[in-house]
Amino acid sequence: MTETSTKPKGRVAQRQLRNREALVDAGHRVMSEKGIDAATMQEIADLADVGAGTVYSYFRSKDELAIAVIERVMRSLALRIEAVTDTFSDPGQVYAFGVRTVMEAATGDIRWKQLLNRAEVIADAMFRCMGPFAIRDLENASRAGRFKVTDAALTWKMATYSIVGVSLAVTCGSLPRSVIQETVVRLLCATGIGEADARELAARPRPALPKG
Amino acid sequence: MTETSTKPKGRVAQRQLRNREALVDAGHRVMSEKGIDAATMQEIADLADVGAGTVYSYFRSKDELAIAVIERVMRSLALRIEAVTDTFSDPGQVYAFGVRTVMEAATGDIRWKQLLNRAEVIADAMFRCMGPFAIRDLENASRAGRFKVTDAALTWKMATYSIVGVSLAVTCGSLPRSVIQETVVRLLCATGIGEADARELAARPRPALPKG
DNA sequence: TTACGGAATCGAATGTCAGTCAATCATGAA
DNA sequence: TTCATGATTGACTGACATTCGATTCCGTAA
Repeated sequence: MTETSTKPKGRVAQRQLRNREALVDAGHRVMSEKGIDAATMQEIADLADVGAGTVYSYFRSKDELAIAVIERVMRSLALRIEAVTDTFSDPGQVYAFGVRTVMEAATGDIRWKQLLNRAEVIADAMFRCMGPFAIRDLENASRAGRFKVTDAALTWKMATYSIVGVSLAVTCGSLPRSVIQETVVRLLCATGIGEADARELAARPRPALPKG
Repeated sequence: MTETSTKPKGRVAQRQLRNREALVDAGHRVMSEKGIDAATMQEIADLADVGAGTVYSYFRSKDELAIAVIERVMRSLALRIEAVTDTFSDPGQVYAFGVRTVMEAATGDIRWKQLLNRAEVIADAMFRCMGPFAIRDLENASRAGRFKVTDAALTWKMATYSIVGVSLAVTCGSLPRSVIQETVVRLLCATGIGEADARELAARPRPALPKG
């Protein structure tokens, strides 16, 4: 600590930012490695280089930390999706792309696998973090006459749980990854678009996601 | 123990049946009272009038006991539904009635409320226990040209998670009970029937369920 | 009826954690 | 430099799920 440079903001505030960041980071690493339940607060605190008790001045409970971890994953994915879809013209396609991409991420990235138990936690985080986009898309597409949705929030809530359930089954190996296609079709059907249109929409080629 | 009457079957086998039954019973009572996590094996064992260690000669873990409890609830509900719907002629209506009834039960009976956390457990039990009926109905309705389902198991899996998610939100008070109607409509849309037909099907009057 | 081997049961003991708290330490204002 | 504030620490507590050696109970055979 001989050559600490004076920072524009207070030292405490800086450290708190670092600590919260480090904790979410460590939580993410440990929880996606061994699962939320098997992760211990001790290991997370150690990895974040923080006392075991300190965690509780940032997060009220282990569950709250888990939620923070998951929300970060969701928010980051939502932004990456948004970056691609804001060039789309068909609002229905925006929703289709979003849904599809979330499923690919959830089933493709090993780090999601362990998070996927605790379905309510994941689904709720997905609802909150991606909801603003998804609900907006559902409403846009409905206004455009493409979808027939009366309660976009409800439709999105149902979609999140379905996505989590199917993803869980896929990562467990009880369903093949190929069901993703049909899952998207079903989610589109649920928007009130016809089955044929849903199938067409789900089959469209889609651009790659920017890396994250 | 002076006047034990000799039973037709071995004493041990009889007691084992009683014990398993008593444990699932006690588990049901305690878990639906305070929630699966807050229920302690000690309390359940006490209520079943059995040593704490004995539980583990019937169920490998607390989770396995919880699953047994939930499966019993599901199976019983499935049978009660089946008793009503086998008089229906429209196969689509059978599915609609089933879905609707499960939601009413899940959101209406206080004893479900606490079970509803652990969404994966509930949804999986629902998938297994009611799946044989639901999948059959989906396939019947598809064969009749009413629904357009290619993978009935997948459609049912998605439905179970949606049902659990919405029910959870309703029992938490974050959604009004009135969303049940629209949820049924969406689940019917997901079968590939059109939106208008879905709405009509969901709006039909339905007979009462036999008590359980 | 009595004796015996093994299965079923018991419940105290174990180990693991999440979460607490009294003692320290660092920060920044005066 | 001094000191009050509040952030941090890590040993500790309490709660449980699960285990395991001791004990009881059954069914059988003499």
